[in-house]
Amino acid sequence: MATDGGGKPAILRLAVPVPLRRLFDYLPPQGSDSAQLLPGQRFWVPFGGRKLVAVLEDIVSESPLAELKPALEQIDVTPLFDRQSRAFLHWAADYYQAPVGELYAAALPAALRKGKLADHWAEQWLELTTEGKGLPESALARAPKQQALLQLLLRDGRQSRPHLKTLGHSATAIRALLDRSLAQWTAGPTAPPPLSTDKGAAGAAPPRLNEEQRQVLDAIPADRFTVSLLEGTTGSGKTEVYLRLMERVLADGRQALLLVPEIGLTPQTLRRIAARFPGRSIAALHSGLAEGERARAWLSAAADQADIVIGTRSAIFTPLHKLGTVIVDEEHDGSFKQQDGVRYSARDLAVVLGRNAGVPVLLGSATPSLESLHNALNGRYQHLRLRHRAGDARPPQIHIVPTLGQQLEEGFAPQVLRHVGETLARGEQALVFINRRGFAPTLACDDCGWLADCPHCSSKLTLHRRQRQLRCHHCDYRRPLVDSCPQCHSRSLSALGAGTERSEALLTHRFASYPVIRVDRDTTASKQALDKLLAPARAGEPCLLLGTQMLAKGHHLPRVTLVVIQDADGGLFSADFRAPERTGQLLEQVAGRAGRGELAGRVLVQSRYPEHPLLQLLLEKGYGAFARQLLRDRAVAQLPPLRAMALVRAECEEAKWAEEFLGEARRQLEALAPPSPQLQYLGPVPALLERKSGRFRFYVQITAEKRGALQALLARLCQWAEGNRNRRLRWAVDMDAQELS
DNA sequence: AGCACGCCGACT
DNA sequence: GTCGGCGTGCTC
Repeated sequence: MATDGGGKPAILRLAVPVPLRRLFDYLPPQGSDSAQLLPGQRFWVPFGGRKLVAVLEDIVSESPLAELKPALEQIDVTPLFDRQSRAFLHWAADYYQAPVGELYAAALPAALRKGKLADHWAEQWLELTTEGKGLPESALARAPKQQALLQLLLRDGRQSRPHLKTLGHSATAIRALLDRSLAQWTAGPTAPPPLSTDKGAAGAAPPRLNEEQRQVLDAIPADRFTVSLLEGTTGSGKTEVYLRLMERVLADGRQALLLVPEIGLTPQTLRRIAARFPGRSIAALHSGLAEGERARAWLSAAADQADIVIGTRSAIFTPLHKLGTVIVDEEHDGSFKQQDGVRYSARDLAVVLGRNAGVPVLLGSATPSLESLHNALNGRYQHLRLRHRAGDARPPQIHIVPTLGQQLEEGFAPQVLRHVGETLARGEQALVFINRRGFAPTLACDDCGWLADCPHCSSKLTLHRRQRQLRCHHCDYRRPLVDSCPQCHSRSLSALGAGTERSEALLTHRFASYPVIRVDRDTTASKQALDKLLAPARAGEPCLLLGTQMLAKGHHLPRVTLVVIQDADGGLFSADFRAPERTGQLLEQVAGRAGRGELAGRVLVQSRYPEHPLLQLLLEKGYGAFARQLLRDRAVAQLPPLRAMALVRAECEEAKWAEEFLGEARRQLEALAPPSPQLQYLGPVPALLERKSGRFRFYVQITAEKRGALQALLARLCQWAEGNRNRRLRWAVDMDAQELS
């Protein structure tokens, strides 16, 4: 029997992935050795009739419970989480009012969450055998994939499996070298391989820094916690700053963590970064990886085998023992906030992680979030700026095209189409941005006024003409396209509004001699697909790019000289107070696609309200002035980031129950902390999308002057709500909510 | 959350 | 007579 050394049996205190805000005590598994029990290891435990993977939090000598079950099995020998990362997860659990068990679940890649891959995976490095080392770089010429792999191993030495994956080497190529006995897996030490600086391993020559970039880098301390907001216009060289900071951290023997938005992690980006750090191991963590690969990448990072970890939101939880910096690219991007389960913000947690580790945090964006901008303006963050576009690129000229009262062709003003034609005729590229996929936002009957509503959501069905379907973009509902009105059987149905598919139809017809490339979720299932789709555009031939916000981010397309924003008005009149901020960011990001090379760029913005003050401000004075105005508006309205905000959300098939629950929640809140100038309540009010997938959604909004007071209040509310007895009702606390939808 | 246990309607 | 609906109780 395992003991704590003093004769009493050791008791395991485990975090179980259930929505219960407490830990659970177990006896050690039968026949386990107490000296081998370490916090951070995973265990299989019996839990109310099922079997779950739990993480060991603590080993104690007493439990308040008389009868304990033994854990079923110890999964790991080496703990997956060290003390620091456990403390970090606990902090996040407290802050977001979530059970620790759910944070461990959020932190672990799916395979590890399901109890797979114990730490007995011996093969950690791929290295050449003596036979392989004897080959010249020109060997294997008839098998280019194998040759590329051989050359890498000859030049840079042994490689970790995740790094090979990062570079795009296939399992087939690896297998081929193994089969020819040219390479082998070895279980070498976990430290990074020695750098072979002598054999042409020097990376791509780094571009020279300009004065601004140098100043920015000098302002970031090497080894001390600071948060810097890097506000750099599109094309001003933010990425180069990231790379230099990473270089510095690596030279110091530490690891760099780079967080990117969900759609920002393309194979192209990875290869570019890898090319700058030859011999270094880079682990990429993103949804495109197979489960096993993702788990391996995570484990390699946790085992100090990765020098650089690049990943989306959840990569913030990768336990790194030698963290040297955290960089968040496009920090304003909404995908850093988890929208279900544990509703954490990876960007905000990056700051906490940096503080815990005592290392610099760099938040970069051309269009900073109001949260970060506020912190920069009030001095909590260091405000760094890159104002100049690299090279000769000049900022684009922006023009508003009023559309009210104009004769539009499928949503485009005649002069806009003329400009597109002229651009193509000059041999340049044009980009048309439409923030709606599908053919048209909905279908209507001309005779009786019927609209294609989603039966499960308070929204309209989008018309997808090619698939001959009506689809809801909020739930999975799809139905075949009808040719007559289901209500009055009239055959006169109209597609209302503009979508990418519809514009594609017009533009391919109108500019038939040029390729029209449509980029949206319907045409672009994978990152590879996007890369492939954009290949002709990169090659520089005249073409028309058309798409949703997938096109707005990150792609370097130097031959795009005209950007058309089909409708700028969407976010200006929304009930969501963050909508103008998001619209401004999107417009600025899209506009930034124009004129990134030596060619001058032009942006045409269609709007029905050309005199709208926010639009005017954005287009005339730029995002900086626009954002500062929004901050003043938020101050007046007592909204974030000038106040802390949380939502208590509830959803239920019966609207009444959700509303009642929240009414009761509000009474509880007011009893705990009466409303005051420091603490205000709103609601229950219906969410912007009131009904989704058959459930009615409401929330109570709490705004507070002091974050701490809000925290304490929410903790007590959760205690109350956990005793909630209505099974069909789902509730959640959304700290720092980003969406009112 | 999910799985057991428990009490009331249409089936072999 | 049972199979199975989902209400509620509990999970170390």
